[in-house]
Amino acid sequence: MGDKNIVYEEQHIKELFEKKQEELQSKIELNNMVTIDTLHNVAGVDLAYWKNKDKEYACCCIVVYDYKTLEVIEKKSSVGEVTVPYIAGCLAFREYELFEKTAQLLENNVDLYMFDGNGYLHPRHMGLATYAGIMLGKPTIGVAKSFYKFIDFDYSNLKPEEGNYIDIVIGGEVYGRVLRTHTGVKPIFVSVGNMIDLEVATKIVMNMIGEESHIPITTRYADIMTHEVRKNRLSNEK
DNA sequence: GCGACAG
DNA sequence: ATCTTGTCGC
Repeated sequence: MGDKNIVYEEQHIKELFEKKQEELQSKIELNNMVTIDTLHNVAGVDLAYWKNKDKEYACCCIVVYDYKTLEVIEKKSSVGEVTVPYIAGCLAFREYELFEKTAQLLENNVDLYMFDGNGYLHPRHMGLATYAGIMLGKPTIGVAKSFYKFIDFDYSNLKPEEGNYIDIVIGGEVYGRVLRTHTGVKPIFVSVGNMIDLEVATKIVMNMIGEESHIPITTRYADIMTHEVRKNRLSNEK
């Protein structure tokens, strides 16, 4: 009985997202508007979830880095109930709202946002990074830790040395690229979000890879922070 | 019809 | 994403 309701809800969300995609599709800005020489504030975004009394909550964390010095200049987080379930392809519907709420808390200007998930590498080019980039009118990059298999794509021939990459081309169009950020470590999936091109995005991502992780420090730090916020939240609310 | 499927 | 301990390896 509950299963049918879930299936029905998923179909409903997919339909709503389909409409939203049609509305936003033409607003994707593919022309590059990011100059690395003048790039200053780069933000990493991530969310963590938990449940309480059959309600689901999440905290979103944004960490702003100075691109030149790689120092953290600001951290912000917010917590809220999440009502949209996770559906592959509709991640933006689940995560955007709390992200926007958190972004409004920032006191510093952000030149570029980096998201945990895809951007243009999506069946309708509408991954979280692209969606957020359009909504905010900001440059964004999508960095996913695993491949979204909406299409078959073999990257087993990707060289093991760091810096190597393979473009993910579908029907003659480049959707994104598999990028090896650390030698011998599983690659990440970089795609354009909005107002940036893949070459510039790749450079920025590679420049923000540290020794500690194969994902950019922006995303890594935001991820660690979400876990801390959730931990405090759970121990303080009893 | 069934399985796969970013986080 | 989340549930979870130890353990193999550089």
